[in-house]
Amino acid sequence: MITFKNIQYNCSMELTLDLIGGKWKSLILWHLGDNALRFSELKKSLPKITQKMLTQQLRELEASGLVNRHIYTQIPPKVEYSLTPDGKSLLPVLETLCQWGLNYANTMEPMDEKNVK
Amino acid sequence: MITFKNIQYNCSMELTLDLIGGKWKSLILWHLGDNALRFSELKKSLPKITQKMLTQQLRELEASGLVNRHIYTQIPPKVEYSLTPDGKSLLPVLETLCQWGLNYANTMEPMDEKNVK
DNA sequence: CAGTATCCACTGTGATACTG
DNA sequence: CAGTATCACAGTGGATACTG
Repeated sequence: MITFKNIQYNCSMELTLDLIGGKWKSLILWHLGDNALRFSELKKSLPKITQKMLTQQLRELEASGLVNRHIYTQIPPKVEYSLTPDGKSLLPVLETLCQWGLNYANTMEPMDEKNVK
Repeated sequence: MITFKNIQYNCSMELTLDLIGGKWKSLILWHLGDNALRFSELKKSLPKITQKMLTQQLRELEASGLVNRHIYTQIPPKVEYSLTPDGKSLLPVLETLCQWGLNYANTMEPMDEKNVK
């Protein structure tokens, strides 16, 4: 049993899922990777997310200390998002996860050479 | 771009999330670990899941080939769930993920010795 | 450009009751 | 014991309009 921010978790997996679970968070972290991206660039790399969801998820990741938000005070506005050290520490795991999925898909439904990018 | 089961994914992370994303799947896989568990045992280890959700998620994991369902034909019924080799191949990644969450929580909110289990 | 606000529709999740 | 069926609700998603 673990307590974090006054929430009780039965195992650390639950805690982890609260941080990076859900439909978008890990995807956002993954796409940020080592670069800083503007809101619009991030939006473009996640074609199916809505503006509302992207904003909301970024705020939550920021609150968890996994993402930095850097505002350039200019007109038109420019905001860049990047991973904090804590966020970056997650990249290797996400990489492995990604690789696992790719492997899995290939085992189940081997792709022709020509379809592989 | 990846195509799997006629669904198009922009990156393999999306594919992975379709397989093990959502509120319960990775938690179920994690709790199964190396053992075979009966439905009721699994339910007990995931106190907050409803029977409906557990059944539903297990069916989906089974369809993905990550979980085996073994039925003992007897009365009262006994059904055991276990990880397939593909499912087991995910365990090391889940372990790392778990560890990451634990580490994160400890950095943010160091626990007293006495509270650590 | 990078948001916020509002309204509405849809789906996932949950509570409860029932069954072979 | 291991489910299925039904109903209700919250979170998510989409469209649109507006703003510093």
